[in-house]
Amino acid sequence: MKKLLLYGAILALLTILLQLAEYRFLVIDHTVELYVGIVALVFVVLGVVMGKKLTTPKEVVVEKLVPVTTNTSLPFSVNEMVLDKLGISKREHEILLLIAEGMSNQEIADKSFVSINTVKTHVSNILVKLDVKRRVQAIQKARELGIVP
Amino acid sequence: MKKLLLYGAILALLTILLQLAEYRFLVIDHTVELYVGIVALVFVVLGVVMGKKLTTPKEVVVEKLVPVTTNTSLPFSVNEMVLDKLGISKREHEILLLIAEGMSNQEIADKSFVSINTVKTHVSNILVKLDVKRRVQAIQKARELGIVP
DNA sequence: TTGGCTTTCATACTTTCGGGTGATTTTGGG
DNA sequence: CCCAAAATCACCCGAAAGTATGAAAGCCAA
Repeated sequence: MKKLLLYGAILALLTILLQLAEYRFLVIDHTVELYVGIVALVFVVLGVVMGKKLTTPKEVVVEKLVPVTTNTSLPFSVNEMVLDKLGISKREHEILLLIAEGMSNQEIADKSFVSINTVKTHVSNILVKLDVKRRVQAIQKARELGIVP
Repeated sequence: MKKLLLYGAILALLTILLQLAEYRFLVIDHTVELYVGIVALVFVVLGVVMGKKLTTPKEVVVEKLVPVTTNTSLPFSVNEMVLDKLGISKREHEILLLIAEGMSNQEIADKSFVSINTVKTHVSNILVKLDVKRRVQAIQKARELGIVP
């Protein structure tokens, strides 16, 4: 709010300058129109500056959406029946869970301490056993079957 | 930029009014100081208004976390709020739904009667807007945000 | 021990995805 | 009417994903 005072002071100062300048302008026989025009110009500029400084928020808040997992609906227990009916091994199931986490093959490889080739093999087998073509579909089906959260 | 012209017009108009008013004020024997003061006041106000309207606030982005309550399962109605907060268009949302169905870009293209390139463009934009790297993650996040079933 | 299963890894190849750029057209709102 | 946003499409390139095939090592039960 100091700025408000500052601008008030500037206004006052300008007003004084106006009065001083006034006689000058008048005595050297300038037209009043010109004088008024100059005053108008100066003050419109001042107004712009004041308006900008005093009314422009320094921070524009950009809200960022962050999902809060409220409903972790039910603890989730794996349907073992489905797993061995489909012939999905433990390791494959582990990797299936990681796939469902949205991980890439490389990331899964790193996390599981195996090569990416191994992951690919597992993924391929999973796709076959779930009878789907892509990993996205694998997630869908696995969720329906209750073998991933 | 029409507004610029508008304000120019207003300025011109005020100038004309000034000239008309000038004689009035003078003849009825008001002091020049008062007259000038009024002019200054009017123009400073005008300046403030112009400044406000014409200047775009510089964006200092401060992210604010907004929790999105997700109610998994049950009726599912799209959270429109989230959609336009993220700037996701109708078309993009349609394609997002198809992605969530486990479809490939080619399949989406066929179903939507557009080229695969178009689909790719949309998908890329979706990934950016959802702030994720892969389509699988896009599905995850979209589900959490309540914009896909 | 042998045969079956899982897990691991590799190499090579094809397809799909995703990034980047740029261009054109459509459309909706002021 | 005009403009900005949205939608459309193309091309290139590299990365990721998926297919196919083969093979080695470990485990476990018959």
